[in-house]
Amino acid sequence: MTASRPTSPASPPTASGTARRPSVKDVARLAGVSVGTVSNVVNGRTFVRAEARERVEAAIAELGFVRNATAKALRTGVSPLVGVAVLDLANPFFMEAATGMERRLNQDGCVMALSSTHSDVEEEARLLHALAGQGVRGILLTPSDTALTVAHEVVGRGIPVVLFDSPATPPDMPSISVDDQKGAELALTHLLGLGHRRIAFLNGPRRVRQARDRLAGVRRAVSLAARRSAGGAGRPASRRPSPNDRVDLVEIPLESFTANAARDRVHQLLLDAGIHAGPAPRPLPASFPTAFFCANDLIAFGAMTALRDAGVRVPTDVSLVGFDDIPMASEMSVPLTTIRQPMEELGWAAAEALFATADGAPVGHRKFLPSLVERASAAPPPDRPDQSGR
Amino acid sequence: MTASRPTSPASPPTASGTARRPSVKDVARLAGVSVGTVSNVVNGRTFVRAEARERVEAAIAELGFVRNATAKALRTGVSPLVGVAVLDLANPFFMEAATGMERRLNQDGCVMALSSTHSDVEEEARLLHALAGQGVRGILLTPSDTALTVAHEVVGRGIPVVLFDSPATPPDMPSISVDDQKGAELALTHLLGLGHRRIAFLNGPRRVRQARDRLAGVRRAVSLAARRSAGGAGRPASRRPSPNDRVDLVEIPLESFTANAARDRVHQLLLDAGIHAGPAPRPLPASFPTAFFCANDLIAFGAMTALRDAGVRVPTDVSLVGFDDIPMASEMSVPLTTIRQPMEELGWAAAEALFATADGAPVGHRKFLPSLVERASAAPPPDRPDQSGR
DNA sequence: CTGAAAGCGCTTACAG
DNA sequence: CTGAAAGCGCTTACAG
Repeated sequence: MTASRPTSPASPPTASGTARRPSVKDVARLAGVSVGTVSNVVNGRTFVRAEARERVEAAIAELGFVRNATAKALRTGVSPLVGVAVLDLANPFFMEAATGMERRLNQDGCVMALSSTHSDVEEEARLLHALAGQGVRGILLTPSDTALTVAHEVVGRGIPVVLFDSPATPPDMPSISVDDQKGAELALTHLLGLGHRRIAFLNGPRRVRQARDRLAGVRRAVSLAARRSAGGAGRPASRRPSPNDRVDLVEIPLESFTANAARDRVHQLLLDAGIHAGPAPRPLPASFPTAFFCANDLIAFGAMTALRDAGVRVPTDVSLVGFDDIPMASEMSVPLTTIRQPMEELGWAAAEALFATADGAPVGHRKFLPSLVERASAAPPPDRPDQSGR
Repeated sequence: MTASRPTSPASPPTASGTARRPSVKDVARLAGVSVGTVSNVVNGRTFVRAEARERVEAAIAELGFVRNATAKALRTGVSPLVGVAVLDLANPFFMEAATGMERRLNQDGCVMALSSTHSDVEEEARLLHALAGQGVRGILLTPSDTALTVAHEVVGRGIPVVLFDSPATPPDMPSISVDDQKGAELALTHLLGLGHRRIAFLNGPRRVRQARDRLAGVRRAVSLAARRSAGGAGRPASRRPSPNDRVDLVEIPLESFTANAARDRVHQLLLDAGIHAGPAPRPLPASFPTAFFCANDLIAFGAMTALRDAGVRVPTDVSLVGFDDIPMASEMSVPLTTIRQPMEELGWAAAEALFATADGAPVGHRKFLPSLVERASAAPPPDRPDQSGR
């Protein structure tokens, strides 16, 4: 009365003609052991007798058995799936980061389910719910929503969420970010060190946090430089203020972090300075900035284009510094000096934080330091005022 | 003797302090119905009595019940997870395509698990095995391996695979590709129509299929044009061969489809033609190509950079046509005329093919037609030979 | 060291 | 129209 190979009335539909995938039961039968032993072998339990293990391994090989991850997930309550929700799949920054996340996730046998929120709060909510319904082991999220409402809800359901590219420090979610202020400070200090004193900051829109933080960094570098020169090695009181010490900084916020916005704006700037398009080099007025710090590489790209359209040489006439170090930065017509965000490392760290939190580590908030990468687009300023008299 | 709320000896570990996620059982109890009825409501079965349905819905709302997708997958044998394996996450082409895939997948309630093979056959194999072990509903694969060995194995296991950006036509896998030959033909026909007769084809390495196909298309357009002019409206036999009809085509294969490779090569070409770097426009020798067709947009970008570095104007002195229409194409210093691959549509179609195949539709191989998008980088050729005598 | 059994959370014929 | 029960493929105390 043993129901060997029972035809279950509730057996799930199988693709017609496709052989059913072998299960532990099949392996157990072939190896002449119980399913528990098969499971123990599959999970590398050391106490299995060598002889039994061998028979099981042979059976596994013969049947081509592969453990059903879904069943394992249901039984153990942990899924290998990790959801990753970024703002935009087409953005190099996120894709570099995703590469890092994937590497770390794979190391722990997890699989990355990458999707995009398109910077939309509604879409973010839908995606978060869908992922939670999937029973993912965790979610790596670049939030569009500063309120983090749905994210908190998900965490409340027991699914860890780590905030990526966000400086938020909620008590229940680790976060990974880079110090935008320090990055901007680095860029400006570099330009100042090169001798630039008339600098324009081509920023993104103020409503985005990165733009605000980078502006703060720019200002900080300028005031730091002023203080340093005021309190220099000589006798501070007697030191006559040199024209070289006064920094002329202007912020120019664009409507978006794009090449087009930057190109149009710089084109206009050039027109205002009396420089019209044309490839022949012509002298820039002394009042024109000798350097542009750009809030990201795309902006730098647009600026470079506009400058070159007008016959302005980079870096001979004007220096340029970007932010991000996307792959294109080194491929621009003049390789871009920029502030590097360690994108892959950031991604790796986010995945790391997920595992750590799941293991009960306290919720941490890591802030990475960006670094300067010097290429060809920034050089000492031209000696414009003296250029005719020399 | 009813074992109400049994403390299973084998209950899975739950995160400490976290409330267990409500299950159908909890909902059933609260609503005073059986779990089967809960399931029927959740699945929108129409035969459920209105009164029962309402009670169930109320209970679902009260408990915040979300169906466990893992259990559903185990029971029904179908997972909502669809694996997507592309060559490179940082490549705009794949990311645009992924956007299309995601949209179509989401429409059927599937979630995309995107990863990269880094164009490596070994990695592809590992990834395919991992995805299969996950019990994915299907896989969208851009193959690095022309043998398709692991892919066939996966299909043999009952997991449908669709080939993306591959013209292969195996009997067991649908494929989606774009007609590279036609695309190249389109580009060349455009250039020819504009009046260009001295054209350089900046190709990628011949070992990649796309490069070979695009070369074939370029050649086809040229021979078609020759035939057409030979057999024109007039008396073919009496027609004197006009210098305008002879097409001077040269293929220049690069080592990679990158901007850097293109820039270096074009820089060298310019040097060979006696043109040295410098922003001042100078006459190009008559032998210099009046147009470059580039095997992808990145190559066009590099070529544009090198040309502009030498003071060569685009399109006044030299025309440029690209291939792909990546987002950057329209942001270049002179917006690029290019051959558009319908990237999102391709991705959508791949997902579509997966569902169709799973529904038993015959394995199809769709080939998309690329299209010309005219922007600013291509114009009629300059009248170089006459330019001094005019 | 190993087998038998329970149970993860669902869905689905089947009986009523 | 609904309930009771089986079973998807695993893992894991428990008994031996």
